[in-house]
Amino acid sequence: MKVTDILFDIATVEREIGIGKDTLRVWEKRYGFPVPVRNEHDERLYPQTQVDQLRLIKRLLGNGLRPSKVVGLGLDELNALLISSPGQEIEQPENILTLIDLIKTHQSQGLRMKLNRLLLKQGLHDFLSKTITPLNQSVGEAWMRGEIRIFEEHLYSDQITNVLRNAISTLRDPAGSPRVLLTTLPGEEHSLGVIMAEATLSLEGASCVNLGVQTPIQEIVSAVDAHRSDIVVLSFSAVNSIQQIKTGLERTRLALPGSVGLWAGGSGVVRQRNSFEEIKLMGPLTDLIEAVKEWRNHSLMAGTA
Amino acid sequence: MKVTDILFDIATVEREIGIGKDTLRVWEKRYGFPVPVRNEHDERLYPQTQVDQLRLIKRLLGNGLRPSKVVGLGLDELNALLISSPGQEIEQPENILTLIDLIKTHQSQGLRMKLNRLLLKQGLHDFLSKTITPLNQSVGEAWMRGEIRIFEEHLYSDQITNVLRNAISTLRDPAGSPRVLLTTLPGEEHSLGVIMAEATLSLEGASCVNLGVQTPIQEIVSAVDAHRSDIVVLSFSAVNSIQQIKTGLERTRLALPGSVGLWAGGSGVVRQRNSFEEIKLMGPLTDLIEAVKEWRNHSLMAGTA
DNA sequence: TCATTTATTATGTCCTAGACAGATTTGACA
DNA sequence: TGTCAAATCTGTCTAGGACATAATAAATGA
Repeated sequence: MKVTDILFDIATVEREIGIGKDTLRVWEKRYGFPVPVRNEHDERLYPQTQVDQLRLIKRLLGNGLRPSKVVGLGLDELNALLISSPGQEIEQPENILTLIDLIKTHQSQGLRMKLNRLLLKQGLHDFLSKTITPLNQSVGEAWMRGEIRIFEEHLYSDQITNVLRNAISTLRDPAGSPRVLLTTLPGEEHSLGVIMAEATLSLEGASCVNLGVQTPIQEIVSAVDAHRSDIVVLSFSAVNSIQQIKTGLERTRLALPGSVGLWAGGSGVVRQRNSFEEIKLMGPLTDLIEAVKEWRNHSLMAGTA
Repeated sequence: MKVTDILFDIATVEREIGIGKDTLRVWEKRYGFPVPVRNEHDERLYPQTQVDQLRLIKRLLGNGLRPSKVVGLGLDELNALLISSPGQEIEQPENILTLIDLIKTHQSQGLRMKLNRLLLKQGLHDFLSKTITPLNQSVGEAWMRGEIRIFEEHLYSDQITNVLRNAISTLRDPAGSPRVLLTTLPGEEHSLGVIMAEATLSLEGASCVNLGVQTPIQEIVSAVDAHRSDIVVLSFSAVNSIQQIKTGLERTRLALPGSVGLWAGGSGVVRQRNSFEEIKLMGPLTDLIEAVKEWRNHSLMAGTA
């Protein structure tokens, strides 16, 4: 019997794990899991073990598995699935493996040094495409597999942010063009995608304004107006549902003036099947560079016309 | 009749405004507002106007007003309340007013230059206590009054973060003591408090690890273990309810080893009435310095004993 | 008259139970 | 084997009700 058999109320579980209250309740009815104890007032209290299971389940679902297959399983079975599930391991170059190792052993100091060294060696563009992008992917996969914990991911993200912010600050050009506004919609709290885009665009000579994460659509519109932005860039990680991303993009397009371009990138966007009228979906970061060139051509023609 | 009479579903309103679905529904029943239209399947669709009203209501509530007083009012009445509500204006020195003006006119470039200049002029410690802290407060109040928009706050927060990160990076000392781990709990997404604490502690010679925001308690425990941290510092803004902060702190204290110190700071903590066993509540940043000195005395005694 | 305790109201969040849309999978057919 | 329709799965919405806790009003005592 553990002394610290902490109990979590449903709101806390929703916040800590990221599974909605409605979903938690309906799982209980449908799959018979989780089965929280109840307090004197019949409110659900989830024991630590079940919360742990939910954490693993969340990951497996993000991995593509169906709830009916995983929502009742025990910790051991979940762990077994987790290590076996993600398709084939991609062969990573030495560099990436070293970085991953630094993350896993919590050598944040060493991690930053190594990153900075790579940045100077490869140049910003190659650093982003050949180091950061594959590193992100590897970290994401390792996280799925449970090899990297959330706090390690936080730390890693913090280090990259530091390095990139530093680089960007030397590139800043308020008179550059196009004028780009970068952020994420509410619900998307990953800022790495935004910063990587900012770095890429700054390198191309664009004038970037980074609003950070979770900007309500209404505010994006105001900011575009204030900064006379030509383009809005939104970043979506894989966390949000395809549906959420879709309606978010549509709503943003609708709210923005037609003259303002809307570009969307990030791993969440790659999964979108349908394309959108008047919204540019980006795969790799190099798409951004292409898009900027295209925009310049376009604006040049419009200017001379 | 507007062409863009956009309709928002209840989930979007919850995400964009930050008022829960349950609350929205119960307001509708109790106060007769908001009264969304319904789609073919009887689901609530909130018109733009009502969403705007909800945004203002949210602010007024954070300002201390009661729902029964504000939840039915029209846009004009809400706006009138907003400009009149916050208590007395504090006389701010020239410096702060200039900075506020830079924020309001979106001169992010100028803002950063001014901040950097002040940092060098005042030194990090005075910069934090005499510039950033009052600036934060002024921005918060101006936001309450509706004079500063969310995107302007994002931008401002981004600039300060840049300046402070830069300063911290020159201070970093992996061998310093105490070893401090900084972050926020899930639900708290404001990172400024964490960075300010990190700057203060780094200046005092502590070895800081910043996990960013929204780290689940379980992960904090793992991180403490991995980094052999002596102290965990949590930051709370005024956004979260007093109750949430309280249970969050209690739970964290319970999950951490007794030998690890738990310090809490930020404007959310100042409002806490009760104090906690074994949790240090911080008011101004200087409390941190005191706490570090105290910790060092204590650990010195323990070491020689 | 002011401070402290107690009762009352206000308010957010939880509960159950049911319904349905949209995504995914299965099955039939070419 | 590929395509389309039917069946199933699954998240999120609905309604109405209950209750704990915060905030306010009232009552008590110094």
